[in-house]
Amino acid sequence: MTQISLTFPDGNARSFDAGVTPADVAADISNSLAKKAISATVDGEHWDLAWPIKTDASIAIHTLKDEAPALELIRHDFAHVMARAVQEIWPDVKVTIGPVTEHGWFYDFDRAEPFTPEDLGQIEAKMKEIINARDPVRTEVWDRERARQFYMDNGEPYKVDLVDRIPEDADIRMYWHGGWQDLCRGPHLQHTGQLPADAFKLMGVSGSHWFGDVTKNLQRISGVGFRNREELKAYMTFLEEAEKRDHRRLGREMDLFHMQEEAPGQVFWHPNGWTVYTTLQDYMRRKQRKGGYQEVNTPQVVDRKLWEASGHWEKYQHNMFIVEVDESRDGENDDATVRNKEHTRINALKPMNCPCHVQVYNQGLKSYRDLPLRMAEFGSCARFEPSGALHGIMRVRGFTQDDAHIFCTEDQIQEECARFIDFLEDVYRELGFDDFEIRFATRPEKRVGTEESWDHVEGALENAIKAVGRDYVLEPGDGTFYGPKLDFYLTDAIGRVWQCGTFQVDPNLPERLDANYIDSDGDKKRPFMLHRACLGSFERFIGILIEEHSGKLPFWLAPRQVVVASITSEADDYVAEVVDALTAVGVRAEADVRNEKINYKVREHSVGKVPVILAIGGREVTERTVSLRRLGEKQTRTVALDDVVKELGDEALAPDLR
RNA sequence: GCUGCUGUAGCUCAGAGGUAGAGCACUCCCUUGGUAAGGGAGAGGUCGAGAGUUCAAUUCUCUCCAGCAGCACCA
Repeated sequence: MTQISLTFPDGNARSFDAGVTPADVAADISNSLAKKAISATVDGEHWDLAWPIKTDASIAIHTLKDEAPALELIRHDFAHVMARAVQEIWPDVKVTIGPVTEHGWFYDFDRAEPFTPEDLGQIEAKMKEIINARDPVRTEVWDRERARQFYMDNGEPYKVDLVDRIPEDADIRMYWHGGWQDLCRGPHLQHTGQLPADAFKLMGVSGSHWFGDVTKNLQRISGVGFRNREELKAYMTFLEEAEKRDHRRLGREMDLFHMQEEAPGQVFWHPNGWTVYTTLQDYMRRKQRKGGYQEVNTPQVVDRKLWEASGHWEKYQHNMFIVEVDESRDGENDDATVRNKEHTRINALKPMNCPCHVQVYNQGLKSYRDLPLRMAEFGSCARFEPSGALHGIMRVRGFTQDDAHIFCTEDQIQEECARFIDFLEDVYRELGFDDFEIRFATRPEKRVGTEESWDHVEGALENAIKAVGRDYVLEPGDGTFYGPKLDFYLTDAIGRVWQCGTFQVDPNLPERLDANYIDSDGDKKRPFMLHRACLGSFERFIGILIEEHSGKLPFWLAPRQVVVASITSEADDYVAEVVDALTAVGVRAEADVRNEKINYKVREHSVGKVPVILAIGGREVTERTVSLRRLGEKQTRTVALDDVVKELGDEALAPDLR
């Protein structure tokens, strides 16, 4: 028998017969390890305890203590056990796929009747039965045709499709526990009893589609699963906390904005929310000015001709708000819904700013000396987003981008890209986001332009990201048909990621809209256009900002910064004086001289997320001080009026002005 | 847009085939109280919209609208 050498994490190596399994190795080390073992990592690959090892390798045996592999395995097998439970209860249900997710798993089923909440309870109970049965898991590698035939015979069309989707060189691994079978590459636990029956919960049913095919509706049951009950409990607590941070809830509680049926996907900003919005906008305007951008403003209602010329009409007309105007209308008696076709002009609310910016660029001749030309707009756009896509103020139909387009030469792209990443990093940091993800989307299959040009432009972006020393995720084939892009992602309260910033290279639109410049050699040339947004849209970014801070916005952004609260009515005059002094240095301060106890006022303004409460009673009046209390802190501080005005005045400055 | 669920007072929710309730918030009165809810009284609803079944619909059925979760989409 051939011997192989296995190296353990501590560096020691031992020799075993070739074909030894990690289960054998664990048993060889100790009885208790053999019992506790759940999987192994062999040469960096997550390995089933039952799979043979045939060559020299490094090995680490995992138990439940090893969080990452343990959770991976548990969730994976929960998915299988759930699918089995479903098929045992409803044998006519077709199974599809059931991957592991961030906190659990889901499994998609094809079943004519909808699953109900009561069904979920029944499934959970059945899952516990299966776990208690401690059915051993068995896997076999099968020949592709045999597996295909097997699923044909068993009436599992989705599995047949899956077999066909498995790459040529990959093994087809069949998996059983009890009498139940699935197709799965593994690895797996050794028996169903290794699953913690008290550490999972089915979270709900939703719809899904088979590999993006909208004609095939499936039902997705998702669950969360952990190593033990405590971890599950901690997760449920996290969910409750996250719900309190939801921007839709805080938007109401803090009186920031509302939305209503008559304007789905559009925001009614209240005074508090609009203060946040305009404060952020003022900040961005200063940053952009310093960054070498010129600000412009362009029309909302634009004739379809421009969208046809830009190419957007063809591709996106169904997602545009169309405004038809009968220009022959002349009298007050005309019914606005009746149109004289001949004289009707079809416009679209602008869904994006770029074509308009090219119109501004195209006014007058441009020289190579004008490039790079950075044109910014807080551009209000409208897109008829599918109803199911709307989500609070994060995904809306009316929004304002902090948009800009940089007209430049191909050679300037890298420098402009690096500049932009610096700009964005600086802004995100000042707004409290050190943590964001960059995704680099490269040339798709269907594209325009030469390979040399793609090589050059992709290279420019890649060099620019590398220059700032940040990690990025490569998304091959996800670029637009005309150029590669970088997208910048932030995370909301429950971990959903949202695209905020973006940077796209576009040689196409200048071509379509005939933008050009006179080069140093006197020839007319075509500029590149770089589309970029830093926050993305004010709506989405403010949504993220609210969730990130749980509503406790940094002082300079907080809509209500200071409440000056009287303790007795004798303090009222002095309260007014304090409010005036703070207002004079740019602090948003308000008086609360209502006939209420200080406890009541402190509670109310704390709930309202006001960062600073200044309480004023008889003592403060005589001493000309204030009693300062910060949100989230229990202790108070007595500060002289002049000092508090200075302190809060400084704090009210935006980070770029300090 | 698709699948499923939801829609009752400003908010969170209860309710039943015979035209509505609680807590908080709101208004007024009493209370001038020292850092997260003092006490009392009052006002407030076309039960998302429309149609149907019924003697009778907020309740049952259908259609539409909006919201929620996921999918699909996201220039």
